[in-house]
Amino acid sequence: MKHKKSENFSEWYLEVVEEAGLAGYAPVKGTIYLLPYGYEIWELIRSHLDRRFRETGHRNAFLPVLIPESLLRKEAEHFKGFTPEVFWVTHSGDDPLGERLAVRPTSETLFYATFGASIKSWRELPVLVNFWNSALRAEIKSTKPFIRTSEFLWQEGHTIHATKEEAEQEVMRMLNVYREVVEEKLAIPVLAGYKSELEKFVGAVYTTTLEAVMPDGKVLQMATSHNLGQNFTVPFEVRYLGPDGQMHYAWSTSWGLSWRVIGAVIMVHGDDRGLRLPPEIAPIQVVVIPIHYRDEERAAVIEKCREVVRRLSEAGIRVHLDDRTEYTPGWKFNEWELKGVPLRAEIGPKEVEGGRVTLARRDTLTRVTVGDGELVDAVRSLLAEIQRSLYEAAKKFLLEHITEVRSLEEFSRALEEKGGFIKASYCGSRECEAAIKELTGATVRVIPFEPEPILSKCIYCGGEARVTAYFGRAY
RNA sequence: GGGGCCGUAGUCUAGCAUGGAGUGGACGCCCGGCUUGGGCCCGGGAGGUCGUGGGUUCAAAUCCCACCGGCCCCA
Repeated sequence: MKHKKSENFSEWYLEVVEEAGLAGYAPVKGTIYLLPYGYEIWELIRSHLDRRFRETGHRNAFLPVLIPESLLRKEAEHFKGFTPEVFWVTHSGDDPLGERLAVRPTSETLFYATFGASIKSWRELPVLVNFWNSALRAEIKSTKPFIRTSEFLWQEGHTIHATKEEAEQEVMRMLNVYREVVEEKLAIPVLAGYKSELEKFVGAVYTTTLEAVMPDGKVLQMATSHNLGQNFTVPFEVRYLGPDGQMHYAWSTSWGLSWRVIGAVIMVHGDDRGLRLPPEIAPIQVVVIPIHYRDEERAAVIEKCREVVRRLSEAGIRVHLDDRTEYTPGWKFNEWELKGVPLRAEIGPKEVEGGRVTLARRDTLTRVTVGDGELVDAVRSLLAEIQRSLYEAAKKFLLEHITEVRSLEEFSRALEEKGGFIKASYCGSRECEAAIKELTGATVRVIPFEPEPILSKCIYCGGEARVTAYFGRAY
């Protein structure tokens, strides 16, 4: 690693992405390709989410990537919001198309035109579906791998319900699923709440969000869950015949989480040696490094390494033996630390003779020695401890980066000096929110679900404050 | 939205001001040897549309224009 996290955060981030073997730039502006190691992290995140999606009654399905313009136009606000960043397909071969086709920026419209269109009866509700796919939104300026790319991997959940109440419960249920995965698996603590009118999803009645603070003081949206009310079901005529014999418009939600969270993991947990992966999403949880000076030691060392791999593997731990002979152990230590592997097992003549294994923690860079008999238990508890300590450190950082202010001056100073979340009260108007953004670059990130006490008059207009919100400069 | 910087071997970089033969360094890669408990060492070797296109010129990596791509700062 050439760059230090504390000195040049942006360069450091790009270096980790590249050197840890996660991703690289693809030829088209703002697009990246994922290497297997990076993709495996995504697959682990995906499996954690999939399990919870299934537990909450959702099933995975597929939608195509092309959306006719007329369909995208059906919900006016939605179209207006997305059209500046839509990629359009205008030709098939050399022939111009009669109607241009949008490369999906999100799939709401297609979903209602397909899954929604067939609904006849209240007995078919709710429809609970999730799509793992990629979406495209043209990013003209300031792209960053994972954090902001023109094409990104994500999942988008779409649901249709008979009643408003059911839809509202769904929105919260899925936000909680995200919260569980982000905090417990990615080890990133978040603030949860509503988006402001200005920041909500275009076409939503309201948006709920999870927001995290990054080490450079910027804040990052981790996942969102939207209550779409009847904003889509009315223009798309998603109606059902109820038990009362009447036709009713249905209610709907959508929710999504993208590979941007991988960017957050890199930023939040990484250090000057590279990546530090929470064990729950580490493709390799334990890497085994054989060490031997003389040829006659080699066989016994390798044999013990294989035995360790076998035992850990049988215990369900993701383990890898690095038996490459072209690199020295020291070289390998650096390599796997860069790649963020949580635990390293060092096995040499000393370990063979003493009937033990040396384990090195990636998070604290400390070593412990455990007897062969306690290996599996020790690895299990160390992995759990690493998972916990990464979360605790991030939690501490989050709490230290929430600043309560009572005036615009304090607001600007806190933002400048510390960054993170600035907790402030304002009148709740779009005008003041936009003015604060214009003046400071900070936007409303979260309005807590449980309203918090009003701290002052509106920090911008001085009028009666109605909302206490968490502001921040966002990625 | 506004401004700035950059693109030379797989990677980083010197060369560009003041045009003159792809001229140099580091890492990586390949071969041989020596090594292995924190990025070992020695010897040899391969690797180039100088981002793309156009212009100026006897001559362009170098000057000019456009485009593509990357980075940073401000709002």
